[in-house]
Amino acid sequence: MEYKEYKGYRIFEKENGIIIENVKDFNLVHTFECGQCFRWTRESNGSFTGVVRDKAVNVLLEGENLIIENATFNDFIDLWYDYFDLGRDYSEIKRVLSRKDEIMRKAIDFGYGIRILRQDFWETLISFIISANNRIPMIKKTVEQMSRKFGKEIEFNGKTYYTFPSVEKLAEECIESLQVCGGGFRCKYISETAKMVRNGEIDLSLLYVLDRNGARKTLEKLPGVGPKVADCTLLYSGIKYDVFPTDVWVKRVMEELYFHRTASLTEIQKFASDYFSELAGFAQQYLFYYARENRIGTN
DNA sequence: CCACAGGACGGCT
DNA sequence: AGCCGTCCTGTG
Repeated sequence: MEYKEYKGYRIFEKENGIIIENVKDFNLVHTFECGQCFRWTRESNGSFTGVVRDKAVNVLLEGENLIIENATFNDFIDLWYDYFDLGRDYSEIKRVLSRKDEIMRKAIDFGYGIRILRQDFWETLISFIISANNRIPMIKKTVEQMSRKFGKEIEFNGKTYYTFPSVEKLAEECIESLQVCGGGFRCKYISETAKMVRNGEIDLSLLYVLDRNGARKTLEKLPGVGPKVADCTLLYSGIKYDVFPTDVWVKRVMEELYFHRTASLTEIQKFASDYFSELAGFAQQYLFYYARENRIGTN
């Protein structure tokens, strides 16, 4: 059968989709339900449907074959290769982290198929501003409603989907108009952040130049962006991998399993930086998924 | 009806 | 610098 190649992957083009062979270290549930993204929904056959940039797609994993419906070989090069972080050797990351301790071994054993998605910066930023003091089902709902109201309509498999709204669109909307999406007190942050980004009041190119702490401080200039939101945005849009986003679950798992006592956020940050160093972001992801799914530290 | 779950922010020390 | 009350919404 005819196939094309890109960076070591064989890609088969089929009717309205592509198949990528030999995708290792990947599990759709682990990846889509580990708290890093909000726009993928699980279908009854185990596949996931979601909107990325201006495309709605369905993704299915059959063994090591990744099947993307509504994608072409060019889309793979432009988007999907980076989005699914397919250039990274997660086996090696897991090997290194597993050598650290028994806790990491357990967490990795539990979430072995997590890949950190390289998501759109703007969507990630706004999604995690919405995530502040909020729960995942509510975050999903708000992001969905904002897309429906302010995004562009797109079609896939006879259904209508909506792209995530642009900077300009969110900047021109009044707070009252944003409020109907269920963002609550976060809507004024969304509005002000959108205006600051639109007006170029923040130099986003700095994020790629500065180190972790510098990038974090830069993002924290935006309203609604504190340490946790900044770290999540940097990690899930693939800008920095040595951050360690510390929410209540990560705090709980660190206190319960590493510190065996209460620990401050700064203390946890320092530990993660020293102990996991450049792999902190990956360690955090395995720990978060392990802690939340198993409700570690809640009793 | 109330208690609770979630981070950022601003005022206080 | 660290502590704490407040912000909004849905669920048990």
